[in-house]
Amino acid sequence: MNTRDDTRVLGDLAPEQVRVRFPPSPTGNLHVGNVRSALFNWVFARHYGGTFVLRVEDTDAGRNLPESYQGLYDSLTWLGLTWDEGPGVGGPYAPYIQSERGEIYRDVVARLLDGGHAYRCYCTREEIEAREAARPAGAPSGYDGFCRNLPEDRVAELERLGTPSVVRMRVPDRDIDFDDLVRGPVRFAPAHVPDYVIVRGNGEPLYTLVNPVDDSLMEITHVLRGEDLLPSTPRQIVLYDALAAIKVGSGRTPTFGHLPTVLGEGNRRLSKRDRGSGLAEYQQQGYLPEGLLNYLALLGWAIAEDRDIFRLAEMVEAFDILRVNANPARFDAKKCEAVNASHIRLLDPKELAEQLVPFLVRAGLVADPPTPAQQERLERATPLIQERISTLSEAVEMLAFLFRQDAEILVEPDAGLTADSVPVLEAAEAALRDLAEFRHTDIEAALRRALVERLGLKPRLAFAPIRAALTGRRISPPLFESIELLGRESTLARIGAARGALDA
RNA sequence: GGCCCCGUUGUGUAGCGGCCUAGCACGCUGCCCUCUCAAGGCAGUAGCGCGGGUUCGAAUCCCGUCGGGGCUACCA
Repeated sequence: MNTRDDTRVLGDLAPEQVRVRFPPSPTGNLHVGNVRSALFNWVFARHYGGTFVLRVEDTDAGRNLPESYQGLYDSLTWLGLTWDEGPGVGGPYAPYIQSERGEIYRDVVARLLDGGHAYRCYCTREEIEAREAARPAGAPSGYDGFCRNLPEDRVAELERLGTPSVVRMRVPDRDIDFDDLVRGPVRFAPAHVPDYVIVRGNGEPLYTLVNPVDDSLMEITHVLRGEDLLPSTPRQIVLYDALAAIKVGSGRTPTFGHLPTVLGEGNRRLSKRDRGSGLAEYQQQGYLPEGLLNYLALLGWAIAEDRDIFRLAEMVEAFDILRVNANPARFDAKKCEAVNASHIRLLDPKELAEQLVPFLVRAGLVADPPTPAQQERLERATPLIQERISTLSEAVEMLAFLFRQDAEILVEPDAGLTADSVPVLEAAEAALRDLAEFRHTDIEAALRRALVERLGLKPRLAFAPIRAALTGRRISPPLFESIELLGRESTLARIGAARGALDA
């Protein structure tokens, strides 16, 4: 049973016929704005049980970075946004890398030219600019259609002279409108849709051609992409129509949905130069894929009015493209971090411990792989820091004291160790030396007795010096549990060392 | 300049004509808890850009205006 909304989104398609794609260019580190697009497409496909296609758009050879192809695949894999068709997995419409599809494009262009849907343009940039400058102020901008109806003998002559040319689409003189899934009805007047270039002077196809051609050939049903592509939609619709006329591809125009722009701090579009714009940074800082994705989903979509932490599976279940907001959203690093922190707390401690290993290895704190002793200590320590970190990398300095040699503990100057601490450390040493059971409950009881009751110290003053001696820092995981984990030998050694340093 | 999109607290959103003395989250402030830091609990802060309509009634519909953003490549 289709509701009206289903019909608006799916038309006459069965849900499982939904096919969407994510078409990145291999020009470097994936941008969080792109990740958001990938996420919405992936979730959309999964929600309907459709197909998510990965297609690499690398027709501008000059901008491609060879190493970023693999980076793209690795990033998406890390995020868990797996693709059903595309590089590595193949599929019925292979190849999925545009630089390998040149033959296909050449054929389509020839047929477009034959059918009169496109034409060769011999204007130089200078000529186009000069004519544009000569137009009255307020007139529509863009190519003026100069070569649109060149007489045949003129074309023949230009060709004989070897005049360089590009290929342009012949944009028909009619309004172009469509129903945008995010924005509703959108209309463009033809005067503002110029005849645009689809093949470069050197014969290489452009994005303007290959993107719609491949969407048609690959039977893409829905195009969900950034709002910045909204103005190019009418020209693409023209191309879809032409493709249908020359019987190339699916013959249908996809349904569009233009997602709001992700802005950086202030009001600027988040650009590659902005800090916090690249996916790699989030990986390095120890964001969880689900945490990052959850935050990105919040930029334009809400799962419920009183909840904003959810798992990917819940998003898949609840996602509705019609409920995506059209307004541009600012990327808020603090909120992103807070959402990630919530996801860290959602993790099973054992799983968290596992995720921490690479960070500890990189910091040189544990062996790769960790020794059984290190592994055990890590697993016991993880619950102590789980609600104290927002990103995985923060665990490194919190846990460092557990993996360093006693002699390596350097007490930070502001950790709170002063000459007054000596009696406190002595009393602590005495209390712990002969403790029968070295467990945190007993440790706490013994220390409270020795320091709070006998020395009459306020708890916070009593324990600060011990914390400093053991961890070197003013801030640490809970003290008594930490002491238990450290063990009696290390604890006494570190307290002794701190006392010695103060005496000296 | 032209075209297009957008406009609810600092930020992201809920709200689709009466349930709104505008809800939630992040942030910020204070308090409680407390061995530090967190987490948690409680309280506070701050918003419908503006002006006209339509209506018994508008954050919600319409128009205008102002503001922001995007596009305007032989980049994608």
